[in-house]
Amino acid sequence: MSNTAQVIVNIPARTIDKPFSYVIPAHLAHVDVGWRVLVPFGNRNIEAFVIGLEAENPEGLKSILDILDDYPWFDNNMLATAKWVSEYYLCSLAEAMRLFIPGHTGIKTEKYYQAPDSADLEQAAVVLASKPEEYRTVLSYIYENGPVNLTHLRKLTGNIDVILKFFLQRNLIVPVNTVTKRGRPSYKTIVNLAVSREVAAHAEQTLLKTKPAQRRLLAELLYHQQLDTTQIRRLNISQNAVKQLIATGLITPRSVPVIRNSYSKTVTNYQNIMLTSEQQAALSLIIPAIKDSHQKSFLIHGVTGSGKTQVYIEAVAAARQLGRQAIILVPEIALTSQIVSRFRAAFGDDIVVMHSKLSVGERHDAWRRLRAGEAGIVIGARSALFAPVSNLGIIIIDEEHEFTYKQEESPRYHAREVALIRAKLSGSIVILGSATPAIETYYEALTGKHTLITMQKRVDDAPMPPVTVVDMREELAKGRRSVISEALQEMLTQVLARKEQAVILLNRRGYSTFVLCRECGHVLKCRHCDIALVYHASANTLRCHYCQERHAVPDTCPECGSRYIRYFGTGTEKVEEALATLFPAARIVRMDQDTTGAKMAHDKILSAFAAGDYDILLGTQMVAKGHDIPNVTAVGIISADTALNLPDFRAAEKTFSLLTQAAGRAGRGVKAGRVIMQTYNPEHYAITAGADHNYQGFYQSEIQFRHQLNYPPYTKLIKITVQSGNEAGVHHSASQLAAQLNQLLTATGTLIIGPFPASINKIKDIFRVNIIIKTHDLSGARKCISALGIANRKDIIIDIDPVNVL
DNA sequence: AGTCACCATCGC
DNA sequence: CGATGGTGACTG
Repeated sequence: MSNTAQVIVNIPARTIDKPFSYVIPAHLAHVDVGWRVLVPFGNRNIEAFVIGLEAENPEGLKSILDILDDYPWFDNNMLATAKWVSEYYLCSLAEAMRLFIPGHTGIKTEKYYQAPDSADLEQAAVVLASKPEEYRTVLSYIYENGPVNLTHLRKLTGNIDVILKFFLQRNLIVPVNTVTKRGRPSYKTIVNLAVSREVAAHAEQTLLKTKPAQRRLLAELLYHQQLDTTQIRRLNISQNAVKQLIATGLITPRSVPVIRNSYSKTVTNYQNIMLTSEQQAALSLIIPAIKDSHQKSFLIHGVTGSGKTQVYIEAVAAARQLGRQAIILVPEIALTSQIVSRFRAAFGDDIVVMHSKLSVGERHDAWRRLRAGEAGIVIGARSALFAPVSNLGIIIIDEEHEFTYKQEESPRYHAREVALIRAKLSGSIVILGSATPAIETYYEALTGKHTLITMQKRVDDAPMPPVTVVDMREELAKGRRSVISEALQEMLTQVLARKEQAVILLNRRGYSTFVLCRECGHVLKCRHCDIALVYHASANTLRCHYCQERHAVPDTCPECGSRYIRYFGTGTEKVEEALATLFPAARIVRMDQDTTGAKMAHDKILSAFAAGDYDILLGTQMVAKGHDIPNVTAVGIISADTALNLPDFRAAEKTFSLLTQAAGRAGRGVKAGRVIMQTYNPEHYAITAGADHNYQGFYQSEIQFRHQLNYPPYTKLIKITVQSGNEAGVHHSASQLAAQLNQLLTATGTLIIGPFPASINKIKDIFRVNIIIKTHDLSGARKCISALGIANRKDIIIDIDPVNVL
């Protein structure tokens, strides 16, 4: 009989990355691997996850205090997935297991203060005599109001921490720790008959003649079986009548959990849509694989408008018919409401939607619906990958090339990689979909890791919009200095005349991107970050886009005092102004981080634009994603090379994918579309291939470049960042670390690059220095890092498979 | 993470 | 001298 449990305490500190043993008390004998429990740890109570059982019972162990659910939270494949994440990404098992808990922790602990059992009032009076008045206030407040929490006490005085410590030391107050479970279901009371229908019917006829309200309730219950409190109130039956009828023993109350559902029901209208031959071909490969129950992955490379979503829906339907569950990942739920509504139209209440705006309680409800089998499909951002689905059949990752699938805090996992592992452990299939697959993914498809499915035709057979590349150097040579080229102006004039709509993309917000003194060449920089300040005309301030600090606009140069300060570079605000000057009658709406701060602002702008309230939608990359508006016939890209010159080996890939996405917004309806790309690098392959809608061409150039410089997919990368407020210290410990790595990592083909300062050397007063390890032997490099013990150093970040190396 | 013990330092 | 503050070890 096993009476000891090994648990992982839910504390994300690397220094406690090991199991702890606890006695399983007799009344919790059913506790097993995967259960969430409450354990005493140090002198507090902590949530923990059971990962093993043992029969032995060494002396001196503490006992598990309680269980947190009445079912195991983790099943075997969730546990194995967490284990894989912790080993691959070099994080603790607790950090990986937390991914499966909405809000990272399942309990909330709060400290209360109260009078001790035997409060020594005399001593209190003596002690208080020499102390300021606020001490007296705090103590009498605690004594009079019983257990009070810190937030309450803070309102009394500013100096609360010192005062509490003073009283605690003299034993005039004692702390009480409370544990509340987060995401508890809310309950409602329902009543049903407690006796047979015959007895109830008889009672209704005879007994209750003089009690009309109780009689009506009984009659309703004979008809409806059960009623909840709101339904009863609606029938104009009082609480008191219900209570009295319960007292007779004819009916009984029962408490049942309420599922909070922030989505109203949508009608299921799953239509049989005629599939294109490409869609049918894709499904003829995918559906048999779902039935096979072996891990298999597909890459659907489909141009925008080729109908990938319909393939996803059919594949999910096939999985559901087999009783298996589905996880659908989208890059960002706010930008992908269209795919969500398509799925909801097809599957109705079988869907649970996860997004960042859900409260922790709502997330738990969503999880409960999945566990209870009330829903079989979860759709959401990367965290939805950790949904508690026990019979997984399919994982879909839409727009798989998006960098939002990489978590930029520990554990720094990539949803694509974790999905492949979870699928392998559960015998599911994975579908990766994109118009511009990540270079690594496409390479893996060509080399057989994924089955490649290509969809080249748009559903309505519409052609891809023709793209004109405008060389801005020639514009300047012609003497035209505007940010809007002649060709773009002409296209917009035509679009406006035809009452059609245009989308303008510029991936930079603000008015001017830097401010320079023409006398001494000084560029205004943020005090806390090594970055130029951006001028925002709307608020007439200079802003740092990294620490959000606002600075007043100076009249004179802070360096030399000259009044010759000028604004350079172009952001969305300046383009908005230029457009308004060129087209005074046009209705223009700007969409960027500054105009979408409010909740749902993003959706509002897009739907107003879709409804025809505006002629031109202008904004940052968010205008390039996830919408499909038939009247948009023109797309203008102000500066196609914004990202191209960044010192990142993925700069070309980022550029190509953004251009392709933006271009894909034009001509989605019956009207033909046009695209104009303005650039200073018209001959760069990312631009030429983007203009030709030529993924293959781009891939060939890019893979060659990766091969020559030995970048992924030909090697694996690890990025090690050393950070600290002390500039000299960072450089010192980084070079020390690099020297150690050079000594240990001697495998051929392993290269240590750096240390070199991060491209933004300082952010929020923290200096960062990077070391990149390029290797064919990832697990060897990982072992070496573990051996050095740097994985749990606070000033070091280790990023396996980083998505940016800046 | 959060707690506590330990030691160095500070102010009267 | 005790009060304060920073560091490091430890949690079963």
